[in-house]
Amino acid sequence: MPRDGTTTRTRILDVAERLVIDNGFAATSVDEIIEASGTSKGSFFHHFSSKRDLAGELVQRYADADVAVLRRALAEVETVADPVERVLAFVGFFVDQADQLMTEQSNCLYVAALTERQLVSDGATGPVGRAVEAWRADFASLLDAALAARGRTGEVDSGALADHLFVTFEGAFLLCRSTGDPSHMRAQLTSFRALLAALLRE
Amino acid sequence: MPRDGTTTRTRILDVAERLVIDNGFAATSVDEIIEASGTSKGSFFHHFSSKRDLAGELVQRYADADVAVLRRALAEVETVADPVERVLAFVGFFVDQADQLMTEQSNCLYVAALTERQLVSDGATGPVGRAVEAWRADFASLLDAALAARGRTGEVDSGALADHLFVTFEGAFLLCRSTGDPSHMRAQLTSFRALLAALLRE
DNA sequence: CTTGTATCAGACTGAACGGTCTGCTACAAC
DNA sequence: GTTGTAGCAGACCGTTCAGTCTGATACAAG
Repeated sequence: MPRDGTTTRTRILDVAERLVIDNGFAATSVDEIIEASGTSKGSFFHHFSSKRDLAGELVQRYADADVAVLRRALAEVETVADPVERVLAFVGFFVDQADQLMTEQSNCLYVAALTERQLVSDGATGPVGRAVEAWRADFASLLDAALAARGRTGEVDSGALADHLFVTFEGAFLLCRSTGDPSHMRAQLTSFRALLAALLRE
Repeated sequence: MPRDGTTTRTRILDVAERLVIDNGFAATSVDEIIEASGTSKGSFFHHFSSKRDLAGELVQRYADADVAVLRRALAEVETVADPVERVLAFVGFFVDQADQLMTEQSNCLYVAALTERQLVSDGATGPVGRAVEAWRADFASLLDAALAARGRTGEVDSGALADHLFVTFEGAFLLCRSTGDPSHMRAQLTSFRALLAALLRE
């Protein structure tokens, strides 16, 4: 049975995730992943049928972790009574974690997955799309509750506004890369919260 | 002298831009570019010393065009008297062009340039960074004027708020890709304008 | 102890890639 | 007309890559 099976497998996934996030998918060779994870060709292709297969699992795992963060944030703000403040606390949750996030990863795997579409397994944008929809659905209902509490239901497109959190994350990743300054992540999330505060409190 | 020189060169650049935007830089082979532009290896390497060289010129040209759009937008809203309305008209300029933009390109070249860093010529993120700074500088001064007109100078980080337009563009490109729906570009720019309106008019 | 199987190692292969080289073609200068 | 050169064509080359294959190793079951 497993000598070191699951460990090797996850080590490959971890190393590959880091490399793909840093350099892109096509620019990351299997040999590179093997060397960085201290394993071999035989081991790699024992665990993954192809490079595309690895990419698919990578995206799936990343999207799952992403949705898990969403759930954690929702649980965190559940206790905030006022719906408007709950929305702001929800975004604030990510503001607080922004700096740590940027020390852990220099970019989002989604960016590579969406840019190098044909390189990841065919339906690999599927998990991304589903994650986006999960964020939209949950955040939009927070926003709807806040708008309803102020008697302003229907005044704004809560779906688009909810998507704007994803947009802020992805855009901020690219902004950080273009300037080399990871502090932009926190700054952009803070701006978004300030904008939301103005909209919901006006 | 030139038989068809400048035409062939720009045709290669045009075709390469489209392919790189669609599929990424590493996934676009020189052979592919040659075939799609109806030219040959000899011609390609006569005009560009390497694939990286092409990438560098591609990014430079794209960034120049990007800054040109900024200048056009600024000129367009110059006549708007009220500083707050001028800011909203500035963003509105892009809202109006969003749908057309998405028919012309399915993504932003910046995304590929920033993701596949090592593949484009060494300083290729330079032009991107300079373009970002140009947008920030010009848009931030519009924002500062609007804040000053309402006697609220210093209340918000106008630099970060200005960067948020870039963030919205790039994030919306990825959102469109993840859902396959190009209408998100317009929706996100519209949301950003609505948020700015709430902030500046409150 | 033997057998079966999951795991891993690494030499090898065929294809694709970026880039080179030789030479052709059209035009300009004289 | 001759010569020089920018522009272009495409065969060719060395390397790198994803993926295969043969076999070793360790452990579980009987």
